[in-house]
Parts: sequence; structure tokens; C-alpha cells
Amino acid sequence: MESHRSLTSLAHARIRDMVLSGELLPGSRIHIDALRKRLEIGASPVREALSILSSEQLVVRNEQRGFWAPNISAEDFGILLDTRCRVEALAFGDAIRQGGPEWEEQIVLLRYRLNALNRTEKAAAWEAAHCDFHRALISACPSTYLLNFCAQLYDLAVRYRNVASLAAYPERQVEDEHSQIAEAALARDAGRAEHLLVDHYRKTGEFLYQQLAEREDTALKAG
Amino acid sequence: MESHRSLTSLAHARIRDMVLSGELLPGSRIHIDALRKRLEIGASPVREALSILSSEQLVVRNEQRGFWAPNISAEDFGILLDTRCRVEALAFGDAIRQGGPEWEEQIVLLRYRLNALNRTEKAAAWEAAHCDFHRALISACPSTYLLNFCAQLYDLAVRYRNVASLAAYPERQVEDEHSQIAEAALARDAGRAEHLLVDHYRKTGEFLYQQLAEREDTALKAG
DNA sequence: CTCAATTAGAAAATCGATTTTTATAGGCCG
DNA sequence: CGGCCTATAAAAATCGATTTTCTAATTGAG
Repeated sequence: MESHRSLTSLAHARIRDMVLSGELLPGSRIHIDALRKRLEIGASPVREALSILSSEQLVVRNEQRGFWAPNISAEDFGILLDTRCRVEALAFGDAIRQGGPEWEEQIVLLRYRLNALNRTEKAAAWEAAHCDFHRALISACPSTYLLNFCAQLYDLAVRYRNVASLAAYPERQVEDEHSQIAEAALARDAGRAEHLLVDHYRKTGEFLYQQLAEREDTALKAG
Repeated sequence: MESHRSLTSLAHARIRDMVLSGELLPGSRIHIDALRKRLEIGASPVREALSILSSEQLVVRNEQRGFWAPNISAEDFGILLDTRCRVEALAFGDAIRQGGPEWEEQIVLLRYRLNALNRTEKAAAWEAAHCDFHRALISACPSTYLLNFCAQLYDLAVRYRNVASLAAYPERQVEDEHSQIAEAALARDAGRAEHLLVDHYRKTGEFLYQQLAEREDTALKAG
């Protein structure tokens, strides 16, 4: 069991998980009372958590009417992906130019841990290691503003990956891509590293984008 | 009097103003009970507002210990300024490439309104018009993620301007700069427009940075 | 038969009181 | 005399109940 300093932070973590995992389906209503009962806490910490999540764009607030899980669309995902590529490239460039030995060592370590895990067998652990690796790449960027924003965009992207629940995700050699990114970063080749990172995101995103577009297409014909 | 859909949004607006205006001094504690009494509302909406503000980086949360107005420093301001220049350049470029006639017209209109106001005589109105103008410049950027982030960084920058309360702000020809930025945007010259915008920010920020650095210097010698 | 007004039910929003945690000041022991 | 423990006060965090607002179904008029 995770121990949290406050019920608000516990609620935040739990509800965030529900949104990111896709358990709370896009467009579905989030009932405060249901969460209250499920988490066995009062309304205040639930509402505080939802307030925070809504300013993190992970839930949508509709004043006096309640909270919803955000809708998804191919268009929105495309914009998110593009935003992420450009913003993270900025942070990555900073990190490569300013990172010290600890930054380098973290990349080496976390790349090793990531590649040591099997994505399908240890899905949750891989997910966490993947997040850590990507965060480590940009961690030496001095702008906490940029880093926070990158983390937020990361969450939104993870959600898209999960809600689309692509069991038949095309198995590219994602380990190689991660390694190449890490190598370029450690070689302090900002241009190449940024390019590889953006390319990695776009390749990963392309398939998901197609899936979402197809889904909208069939939904349109059906409805 | 402003009418708000909920007491939470009212509290958010009010406390945000207190932080941005510098009324709540950097590093000072924010007492929930004091706000509760002052705004004549309960603890819940105050806490919700503070939760939102803390994820907007306008207040600092310290679990189980309370909320504080964020500290300021020359270093932090420099990073903020730099982040803002680079991120807003991205959004501005998008807007210039994708903006339609309504975007153009808004810029023309809001530039006119801004230049019609006297910065020292109608400070509050100028402030609002300035915000509107800058928002209009980037409004055609399709990424709401980027736009939200820009708005957040704008707020943080405004706060620095206010808390430093530079009565003796050097009077540059800021109207000309705004006009030039608007002209370049309307001419769809993304490169020039971005450059002018960044330059505008850096020039404005430079003096403030010096002030903050000096202040820290004297504080260091005194304390 | 359609549309507007009414009303019962559901849910969010808010409040005031209670509980829990932290900060502080005073006293005690080494 | 200094550091540590204890008691008290202050403040945040949380709860459960109440109030307000929205939603949807029903009814009646045109």
C-alpha cells in the first residue's frame, strides 16, 4: 500500500490512475459520490483531487455540473503528439547541453533497466521504467516549467495509448530506438538526439493516430 | 461585481489576483482561515482554489503544512523568461502559418486598443489590453496545450513584474515594438515575427533581471 | 401532436464542526 | 548551558450534513 501525506494526494494518484489506464472511459461522467465511497474518504479530498486533475487536463470540469473524463479524437492526439515533439525537443536540447555526470549516469542506468524488462510480460514495470527513462533524458533541463509541462504531456500520451488499448501494437524495435537516443545524448549530439527522439515519438504515434482515425470513421458510419 | 459560476472559481480569481499583484508577498504564508473570512466563504472552495493555483505554480503547496506564495529569484526569472521566449515562439509560428482572417482582425483591433491606452494613467486597463493583445497573437495556434502553457507563463511573468513594482520602469517605445510584431505577423513573416517577439520579451525582462540580481546582492550583504 | 412550464429526483457545491497534524514555548535532564 | 522532550496552541485536513443547482420526466396548454 502506498502511503500518502494526505487523502487529497491519495485521491489524486488513484483517480489519475483511473483516467490514465482508461478505466474511466473518455467522455464518461465522473461521479464524486461514487469515488467518495470507493476510496472511503470524504467529498473534500475527492473534489480537491479533481480540481488538480482538471488543471492538469486529465479531467474536464463543468461548473455546477460535474466532472468528466476528457474526450479523445485523432485530431486532438495529433496536436498533442506534435506539441510534445517540439516541446520535449527543447528540454532535451537543454539537458544535453547542460547535463552533468549524474545526468549521464542516470541515462545509462535507466536505459539498462528498461531494456532488461519485457514489455508484454512485465507491462506495469516496463511502463514505469519507460517513464523514468524518458524523464531522465530531459532531467538536466533547468526549466522546471518545461519539465512539468513535459510530464503533463507524457501523461496525456500514455492515456491515449491505454484507452486505445492496442493489444496488437506493432512490435518495432523500440529498445534499439531508446538506445540510439541515449547514445546520441551521451555523445552530446543535440541535433541528432533531438531528431531521434522526435522520430521515436512520431513513429509510435503514427499507428495510434491511424487507429483513432479509423475508429472515428467506422463510428461515423455506424452512428 | 463579477459573477462567478461557483465560489471555487470566485476564490480562484481573487487569490490569483492577490498573488499576481504582489499583495501576497513572495515567500509569505497563505492562511486558509484568513482567506475564508475575507472572502466570506467556507474552507472547501478556498482549498479547491488553492489546489488549482498550486498546479498552476502560482502558489506552493506543502502537504499538511499549508500554502505559500512562491519565492522569487533572478535565476528563476531568467529561466522563466527563456522558457517563455522559446515556447511562445512555437505557438506564434503556428498561429502565423495557420491563422485566418478572424485572427488577423483580432490582432489589428487589439493592437489599436492597446496603443490607445496610456500605460501609466490607465494601468489596470492597459494591463488587460496587453494580455489580450499577446493572447491574440498566438490564438490561432491549434494546440490548446501550448496555449494554456503560454497563459500560465504569462501569469508568472506578470507576477514578477508586479512584485518587483518597478515604478521607475525604463520607458522604452513599447508601442512601436508591439506594432512591429503585429505587422510582421500580419505579413506572415514567421521568422521575423518570432524574432521580434522574443526580442521584446528579452528587452523587457533584462531590466527586471538586473533589478532582481541587485536586490539579491544587497540582501546578501545586509543579511 | 408539439412545446413550454412544472416538479420530483439526483448530483454538485458548500458549510460548520471535528479530527489530525504541525509549530511553539516552556521545562527537564544530562 | 545546551539539547531534548513535553504540553499547548494554532493551523490544516477531513468529515457528514445541508443547501443549491441541474436534469429529466411529466403534465397541460395551444
